[in-house]
Amino acid sequence: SPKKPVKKTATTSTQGSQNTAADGDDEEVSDTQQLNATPRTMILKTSDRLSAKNEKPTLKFVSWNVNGIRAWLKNNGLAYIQQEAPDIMCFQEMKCDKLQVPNDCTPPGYKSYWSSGDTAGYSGVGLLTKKDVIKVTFGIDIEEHDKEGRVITAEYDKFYFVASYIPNSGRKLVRLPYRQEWDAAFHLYLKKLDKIKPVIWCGDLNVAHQSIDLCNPKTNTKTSGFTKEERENFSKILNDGFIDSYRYIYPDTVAAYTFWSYFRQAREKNIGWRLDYFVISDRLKEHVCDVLIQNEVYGSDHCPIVLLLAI
Amino acid sequence: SPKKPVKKTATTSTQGSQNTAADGDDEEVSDTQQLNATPRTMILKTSDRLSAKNEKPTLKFVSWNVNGIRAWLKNNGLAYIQQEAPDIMCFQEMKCDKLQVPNDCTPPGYKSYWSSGDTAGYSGVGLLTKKDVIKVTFGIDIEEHDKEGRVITAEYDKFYFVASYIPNSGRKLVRLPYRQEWDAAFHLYLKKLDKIKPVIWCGDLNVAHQSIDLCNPKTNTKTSGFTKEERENFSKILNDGFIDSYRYIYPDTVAAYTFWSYFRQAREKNIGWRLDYFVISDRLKEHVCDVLIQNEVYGSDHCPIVLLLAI
DNA sequence: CATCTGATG
DNA sequence: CATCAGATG
Repeated sequence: SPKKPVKKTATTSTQGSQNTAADGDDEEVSDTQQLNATPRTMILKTSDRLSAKNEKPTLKFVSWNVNGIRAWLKNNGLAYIQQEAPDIMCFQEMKCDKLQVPNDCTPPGYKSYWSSGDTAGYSGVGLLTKKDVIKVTFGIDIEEHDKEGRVITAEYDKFYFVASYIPNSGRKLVRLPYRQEWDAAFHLYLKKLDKIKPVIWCGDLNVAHQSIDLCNPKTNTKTSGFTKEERENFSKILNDGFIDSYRYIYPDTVAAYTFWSYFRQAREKNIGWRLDYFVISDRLKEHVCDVLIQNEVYGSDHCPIVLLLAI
Repeated sequence: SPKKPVKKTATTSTQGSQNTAADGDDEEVSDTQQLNATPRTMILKTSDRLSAKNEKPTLKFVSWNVNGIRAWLKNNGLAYIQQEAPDIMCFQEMKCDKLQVPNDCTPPGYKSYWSSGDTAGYSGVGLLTKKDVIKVTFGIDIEEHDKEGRVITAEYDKFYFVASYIPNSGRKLVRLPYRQEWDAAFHLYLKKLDKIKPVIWCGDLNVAHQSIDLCNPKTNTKTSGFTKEERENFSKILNDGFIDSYRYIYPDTVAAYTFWSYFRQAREKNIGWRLDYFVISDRLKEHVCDVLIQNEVYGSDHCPIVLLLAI
């Protein structure tokens, strides 16, 4: 009988690959692509806030779960980068082998680093950087946790930048046990870095920390992303030398979400979750100017988040 | 590791199912759907030809490989039926379990019969009939050949109508051996029916009979649909009491194709194949008024074909 | 309701 | 270059 399932030939290595910018042609986008897309011209949230020391931002970071970088590209994602021009940007859920990432995903002026795992079309993270980077590493140096293209660490002069896509616990929490192993290992990884230089950890952390961080906390206590276990593991990190920079700036802001299910027009109704974060070492606190949730930006089921730092 | 292939739970039975018309609401179609679609108003090939006995047609038959009946529905396929209003119509490649065929696929005034096989989303044929049918059967009464939803036979007062989707020999001709078994068995099946009543056999026969029946005969002699074996098996039937009704009317018409690959704008360039036929018992010859290839009708990679009969 | 892969045509 | 299924989120 036809249509037999075929196992994918395992291409190991989450070592990642590096590209430099090629060309930056402004491509036309078809009508179909525009439907789910961010328009070419956008009014983006900006900020005049200064740091605790009254300094203006010197570095702009962006983190965005793009839900398939090839789809994101068709959805006019590049226009966002052109307008926002972050110094350092990271992607989660590329859903694309690192060797198949389109060249257009490395705009002029950036260096790019991509990491993907064994399973084609699953997970995958990327990094764009204008700022000179000292060293880029992939994974957290634990083989069992480095098979899915989830972490890129970039060492800069004054900090480590850790871009991550934390494992989803899955439907019926099938992967919650693994997630807990991950959380413990990742916590240690952050601590290790933090001993050397302050850390900026960001990405889709796949956890809404408190009830304020999702629209329906009561009905989601058994849903991946808001279980007691995931929340507590996150709390442990935040009680161990790190802060949730958004809540540091906006401790009481409600309905601030970065993810909305594609189902039932959840985004229009703002039935969402805050799953994307910039978590930073305590000692970077005084450098934070602002953290933005750009929920006006489309092109994925997550929106981009921005960290503005005076450093 | 995630994403393990899962075997489909086998739903046996190609026995088919029967529906009667429900409602016929005229649904709106979105812009996206219109891109590949037939417009709501169409100018269709019509015909004033009379039969050899100078009679006007009394019955209109349509055969159409719809390449997914759910996609075809979105592509505005119903508008075609509303305008053309065939007495008897058949579909090939429904790519849909018979229990999941949308109700809209049975327009008012028609009875419908659907047959699908073990493999979800593969093959599948359907029949719509306004004319009263005596008996409908599924398959060719050979278990090994009746697992893929390929044949519906409808007995009418004066003839058998056999709607079929003949097995594709596949890339690299992997299924040519099976196809040859099929061809032999199917030949016998037609002969058996023909002894009782004249036969109208139609559908996607997955063979271009002669060089005139495809755009590039020279480069396709090893391609499924134009191998020596498939062509000879078809010839055997046509030398055994049946005629290719289109060639009977139009023996020399070139570039008359019913299928075009989606690749490389083949349809715009008319790089096509004639794979869809009305093959009829010799003794129906004098009843044929016309056979139409409606290559102006979109919504699939095949176009519909029409048989007009005075009977 | 999106993305992706992989099978199929 | 389409369809579909099935995995995943």
